[in-house]
Amino acid sequence: MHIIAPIQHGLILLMSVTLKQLAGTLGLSPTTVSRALNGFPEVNDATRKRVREAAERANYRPNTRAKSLATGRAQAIGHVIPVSTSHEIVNPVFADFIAGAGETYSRAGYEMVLRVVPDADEAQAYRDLIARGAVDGVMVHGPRQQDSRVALLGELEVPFMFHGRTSNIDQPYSWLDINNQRSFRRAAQFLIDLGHRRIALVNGLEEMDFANRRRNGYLEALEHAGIAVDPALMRQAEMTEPYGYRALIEMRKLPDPPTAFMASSMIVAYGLRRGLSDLGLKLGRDVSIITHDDDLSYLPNDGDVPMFTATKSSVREAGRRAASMLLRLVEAPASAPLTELMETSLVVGASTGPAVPQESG
Amino acid sequence: MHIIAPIQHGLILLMSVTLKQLAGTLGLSPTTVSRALNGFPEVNDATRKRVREAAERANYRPNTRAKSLATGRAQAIGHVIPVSTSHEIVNPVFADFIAGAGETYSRAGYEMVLRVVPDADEAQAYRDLIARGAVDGVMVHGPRQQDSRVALLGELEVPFMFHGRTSNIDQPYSWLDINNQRSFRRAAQFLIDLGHRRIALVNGLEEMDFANRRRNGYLEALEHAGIAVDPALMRQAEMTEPYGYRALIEMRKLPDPPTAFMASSMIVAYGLRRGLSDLGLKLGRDVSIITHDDDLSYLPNDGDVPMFTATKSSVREAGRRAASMLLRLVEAPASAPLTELMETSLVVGASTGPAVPQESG
DNA sequence: TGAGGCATCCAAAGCGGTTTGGAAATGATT
DNA sequence: AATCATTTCCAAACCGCTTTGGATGCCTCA
Repeated sequence: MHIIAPIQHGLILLMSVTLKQLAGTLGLSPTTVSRALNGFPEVNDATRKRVREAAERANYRPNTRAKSLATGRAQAIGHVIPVSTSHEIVNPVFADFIAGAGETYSRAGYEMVLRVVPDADEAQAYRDLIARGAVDGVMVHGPRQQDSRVALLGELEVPFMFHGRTSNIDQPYSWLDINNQRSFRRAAQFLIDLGHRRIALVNGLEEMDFANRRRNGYLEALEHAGIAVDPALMRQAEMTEPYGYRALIEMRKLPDPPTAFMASSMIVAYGLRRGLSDLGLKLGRDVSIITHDDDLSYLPNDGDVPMFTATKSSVREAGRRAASMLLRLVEAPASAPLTELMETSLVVGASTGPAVPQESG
Repeated sequence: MHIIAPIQHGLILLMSVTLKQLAGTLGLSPTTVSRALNGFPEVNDATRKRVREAAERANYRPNTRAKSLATGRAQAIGHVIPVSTSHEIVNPVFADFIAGAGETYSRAGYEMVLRVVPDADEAQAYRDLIARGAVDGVMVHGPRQQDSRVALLGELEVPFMFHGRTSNIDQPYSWLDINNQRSFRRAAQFLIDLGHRRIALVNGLEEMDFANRRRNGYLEALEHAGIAVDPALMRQAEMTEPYGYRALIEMRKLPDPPTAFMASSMIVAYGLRRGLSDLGLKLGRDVSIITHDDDLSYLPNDGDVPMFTATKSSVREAGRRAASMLLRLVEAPASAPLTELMETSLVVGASTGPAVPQESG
C-alpha cells in the first residue's frame, strides 16, 4: 500500500501510509488514531477496533523518525566496531555477540545501528552518534586494560554497557564479562592436578583486558602450586591458527618443553593441535590442551566427549544478556551501574590427560 | 555541551544543542544557520564562517531524525540477518562482509541498521523496516538457490542489493557475487591437470546459491575431462571443522578413495587437513586440497607459500563494493540493476601436488 | 531619480508523529 | 431540570530540521 507523494523540491518519493491519511480515510483525527493504536484508554473500544483493523489492512507502521522526534527516544542502540588499520583483524566473536544482542533488540522493538570506523576515529564516532541523537545507548566492544571509553561515555552522559571490563578504573560503569581470571586459574589448576608443571599460555593480545585477566588467573594457579613462571612459555598475539601452530612447534623445541598448553580461543587451539600432530604427538596423551571456547556455532566442540577440554561460555548468550541490561539502563537511567560476571564451565574433553615424563632435551 | 530540557510529560532529557539554540546565540534565524552549514550560496562568507565556528565550538550536530524527517531520506541502510532456529549457524563471513560494507557507509555518512531475526520473520522484517521508513535501501545476505526475496523487495519498491545471486529468477535485480562456478571449475581443472581423477567436493549446504554454483563448476570440469561423477565423493553440509574431518576420514575409506579434495571454506579445509594428518598422510604429497578462501582476517592463508592452494576472494572487499553499489542505487534509483561478478584468484600453495597412484583397497 | 538586480537574511510551512488542553455528548445525580 | 462527572473525540502545539517564498537594503544603470 503505497501512494505517490510529490515533495517539496519536485522529487517524487514513494511513501507509506501516514497517520494522517489513515485518520482521513477513517473520518477520525490523527490524535484519536494515534491513541487507539498506542493503547490509550480514552478511546472507544469499537473505534479502537475499527482503527486497528484499518491500520492492519493498510499495513500502517508509524514512521520511526517522526515517532522518535516526537518522543525524544531513538529506539535504537549503537555499536561501534573499530577496525584497526594496524592489525586488520575483525574479531570473530563480534558476529556471535552481535547476533545475540540483535535478538534481544528485535524482540524489544529497538533497532541496532552499527558503525564501523578506523580505530583512530572511534571516540569521534561515539560523540557523533550521540550528538545526532541517533541512539539511546551504546554497547562497547573489545575493552582494553586501560580504556578511555569509560570516561568518554560517562562524559557524554549516555547509557552504555561494556562487553568485558577494563582495569585501573575507579569510576563505576556497567559491564557484562565472563570470569576470565577464575576460568583460567581453574583450567591451570586442572592441568596441575593432572601432574603438569610445564604449562604454556598461548594468549590473545595483552592490551585486551580479557587476555590480561586470563594471564592473571594462570599466574595465580602456578604460584599457588609453587611452580616457577617461565616467560618462554607465555605468548600473546592476535589469535589465528598459524599463531597457535608456531607457538606449539617453537615451545616444544625448548630444552624443557611444556606438557600442556592453554589457548585463548578455539582457532588457536586448532593451530596447537596441528603442531602436535606434525610432531607426531598425540593430543591428550603426550600433550594436553585446554582452550577457551566461546561456543561459536561454526566452531563446535561438543559430542559425547568434546574434542577439547575447554572453559566454555556462549558469547551469543552474553550478547543477549548484555543487550537486555543495556535496555534496562536505557529505560531507567537511574538504575545506575549494572554488572554481571558470568562463570564459564569447565568441559572435560579428549584433549587433556595426565602429564607424562619428558625425556630431557 | 548539553542543556537540560524539560519535555512534555515531565521527563528530564539530556539534549544536545539544537539548530534553533545555535541560531539564537548567534542572533540569526534557523534558516540562515541551516544554509550556512549546508553550504548554500545565499549566505555571506563572513556569516558562514561565524556560524561554522560557533557550531564547531558547541559541537553541534544536526539531529538525524529531524533531518531525515525533513528531507525524507533516512540516510541509513538495512541489513537483515536471519538466524535460523533449525541450524543455529551464524555465518562467519557475515562479520567481514559487514565490516567492509560498514566502512563504506561510514565514509558516505550513512548509518547501518542491523536486524537479527528468526528466519521465519525475515520477510516481515524487511516489510517493517521499509514501512517505518527506517532505511533507504537494504542489503540481502545469504541468497538461496530459489529466493523469494527478490520478488518481495521488488514489490516493496526499495533499492536493494544481493550479496550473491539466486537462480531461477528472470526478474532483473542488483547483485554482487564472486564467480563461484568458474572458480571451482578452474580449481577442479587444476587438480585434473595434476593428474587427479578422484576428486571430492566438500561443499556448503546446497540450498545456498553459492554452493550450487560451485558444484556446477566442479561438475563441468569433471565432464570436460571425461571423468565420471561419483556421488560418494560429493557432500554438502554446514561448513564446520568436524564436518571436514569426517568427510575426509570417511571418503578415504572408500574402495577407490579421492586423491584430492575441494573445500568450500577454510574451516572445512582445516578439518580435512586434520583428517589427513590422523591418517598419516601428507598434505600436498599424498593428498591434495584446494579450498575457497574468503580472506577472513583471523584465518590467514598467506606467506611465501600459502598453506592451502585456494580460490581466493576477499569478502570484506565484496562488502565495500556491494555497499557502494547500493548507495549508488539509493541515490539514483533509476540506475536500474547494477551487477558485478568478481573473479577469484587461484593462489597456489603447499596443499596441492601431482596425483600419486593409490594402492587399490 | 527610479527601476531592476543582487546579496543577505528571515518567517512560516512542512516532514509524521505525540501530547496538551479543551469541547461535545452522554449519563448519572440531585 | 439543572449540575456535574465521564466518555470520547479533536485542534493545535511541538519535536528539530529543511525549504519555499518573500523582505530588506544596497548597488548599478538608464
